[in-house]
Amino acid sequence: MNKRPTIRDVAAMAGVSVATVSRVLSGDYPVANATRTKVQRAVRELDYVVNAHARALSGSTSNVVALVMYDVVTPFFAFIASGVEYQATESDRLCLVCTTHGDPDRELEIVKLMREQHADAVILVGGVNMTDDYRERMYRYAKGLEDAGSRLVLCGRPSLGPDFPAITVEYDNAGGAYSATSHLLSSGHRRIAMLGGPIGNTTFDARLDGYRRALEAFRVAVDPALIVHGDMSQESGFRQVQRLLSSGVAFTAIFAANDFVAAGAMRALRAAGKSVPGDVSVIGYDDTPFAPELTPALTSVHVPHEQLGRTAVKLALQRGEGSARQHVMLGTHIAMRDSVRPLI
Amino acid sequence: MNKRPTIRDVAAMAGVSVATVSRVLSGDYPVANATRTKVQRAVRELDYVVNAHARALSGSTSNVVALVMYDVVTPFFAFIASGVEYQATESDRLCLVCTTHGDPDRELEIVKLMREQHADAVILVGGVNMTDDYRERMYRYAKGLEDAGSRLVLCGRPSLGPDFPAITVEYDNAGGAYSATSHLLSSGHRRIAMLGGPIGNTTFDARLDGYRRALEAFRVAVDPALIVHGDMSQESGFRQVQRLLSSGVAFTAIFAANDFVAAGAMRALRAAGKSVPGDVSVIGYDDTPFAPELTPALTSVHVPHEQLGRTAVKLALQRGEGSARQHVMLGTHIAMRDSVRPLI
DNA sequence: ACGCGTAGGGTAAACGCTTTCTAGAATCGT
DNA sequence: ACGATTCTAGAAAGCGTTTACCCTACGCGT
Repeated sequence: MNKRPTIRDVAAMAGVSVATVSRVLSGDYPVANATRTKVQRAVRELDYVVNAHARALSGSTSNVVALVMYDVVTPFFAFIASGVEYQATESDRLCLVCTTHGDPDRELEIVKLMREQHADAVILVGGVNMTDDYRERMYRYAKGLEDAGSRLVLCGRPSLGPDFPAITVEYDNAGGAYSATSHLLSSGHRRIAMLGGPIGNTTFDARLDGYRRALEAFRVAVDPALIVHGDMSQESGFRQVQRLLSSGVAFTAIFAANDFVAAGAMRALRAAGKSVPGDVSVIGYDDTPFAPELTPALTSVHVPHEQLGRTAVKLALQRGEGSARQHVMLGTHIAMRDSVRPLI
Repeated sequence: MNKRPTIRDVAAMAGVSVATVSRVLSGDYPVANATRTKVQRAVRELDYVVNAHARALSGSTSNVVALVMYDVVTPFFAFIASGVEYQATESDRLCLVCTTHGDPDRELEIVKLMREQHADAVILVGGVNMTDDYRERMYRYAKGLEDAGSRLVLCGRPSLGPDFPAITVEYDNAGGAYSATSHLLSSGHRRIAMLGGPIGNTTFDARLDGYRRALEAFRVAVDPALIVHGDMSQESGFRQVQRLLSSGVAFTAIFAANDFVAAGAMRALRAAGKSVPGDVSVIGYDDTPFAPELTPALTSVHVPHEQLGRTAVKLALQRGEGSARQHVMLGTHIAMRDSVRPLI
């Protein structure tokens, strides 16, 4: 196992100074052709690669963007990660991925690690519990990261105000829920159950809010008995529908917090002998890849996950006046499939 | 925006030398309690965090593991990534994620970047086309990474031999296919269609191989008309089954290259008026989270994805004699659900 | 012929940390 | 009470780059 060659070795072999090697490598300084060739030959000969840490130490940019999310396997996050990774690569950046599994302490630790790493951008993804504690924490993050020269990006969660030193990239979460509910309403449904997510989470609160607003727009009373809460799993959807069914509340449609919950709900309906969409229409959220494979194919609200990720990186990397606190909102739309049927 | 403080600032504020600050921070050297307290106060006061690049440059370990895979959203990869991330965190490492989308040039570039980064481990995930070119490339990777002090890990792909300087973490791919096919055979099926993946890919070749071996073990002739190839998408499964159906070959069961293909296959069967498992039994591979949500719930071969990822990191990080070229093989098993029915 | 702008390239000072070497102070054994 | 240890902490030498600064040589206008 040879020791890895340094720039001095290259310089020695090429018979030039280290400065010249550095200049050939970065290509931003005039170098005679003959010299360039000699250096390049030496680089190839020694199989030399620069030491990224030395470069970062000297140059002060690390070419790394960090992605901080709940987990890595939920399609919602995976697709945002995909967009981030894509754009990062396009911008010649490496992509650090960290997961919190909802633990604020872990998040704090990660942000600290990212300050240590001099990450160009730190992208925090997904809904949160919008408490005072959260705001404070974010403020500390923003300050710490700003001093480290990093950009803080809030992705798929609400902005903290135009003065807050962070970029926000949202999608029209409530709007999507509004459309979904409206779709059911204009199909004649009036008794629409809402299978909500955890209470307090900005993502699911917004979806619930869109649901409410749509009902109000159609002058349909919001029946609290039709609104239930759980987590975001299939199991939760399954159990929520079971409970709904056994409680005896009447409903002809379901709006689920996401596609997993919707899948569980459809399973519960099937188990109870109800047909979808014959007896009950179902609509999900996130337009997960498996939505078209369910039976019936699930109508769902499409979220531009990848574009969220790409936009986050793009905005974070563009320097210039005011670029540190922008706010963009991407649109959502319904992917119509077979799980909704007009009522008569 | 304050400039970020350095260790000298901390030392100055605490009235000690930088060496002392460094020692307090790493905690591996005796420091008087009073001194430690002073330093810690200064650290908190200044909100100081170390510069990871300076540390890596000096200490020569970067605390980063790199994950190189086809993409980030396919459940197969996402779950392996999850395992890697989990174990990396547990081992106090950061996790760099890169995708190749099958482009060898990109892969080469990534490996170079990882050499630059001094990554502790570089984990290459997923099946490949086992050509001479591939072997050569891997050999170059291994050498370059070894010189950089990195470990090369092949995860979910075959070993390159006991002398090859890389760690291999596989799962029993052919074995899983063997079990799946045997399961169908012992349920009485004899005409079993194989919906294969791309030809030449180690992952799908192995699954095909397991299929063949099981048939042979049951003394059932392998009918080439029953073996078709496509990519790994739902669409591919859909089209392959359509073609099979219109070609008129008889079959009572399908073994699909993975769950996506299986889902597409079931959709095609349904579209053709065939019932699953009434007319045709179907079995998938990978035991994706949506498998239980399909109708009928899909029987599938379970792969310990997360454990693959965790093991990869664990082995790569353990130092010591011979630790650079180990080979482990994890088991697979069938997750039985409702898409297989005994043939009378 | 002379001063000057510029291409080409070398020297050395950062960048922020870890770690070896060294040395004074405190403690201990006898 | 005195040399021998043991603590504790500072000085300084790297780690591998980039880059500011400096110098030489050459072409050119006048």
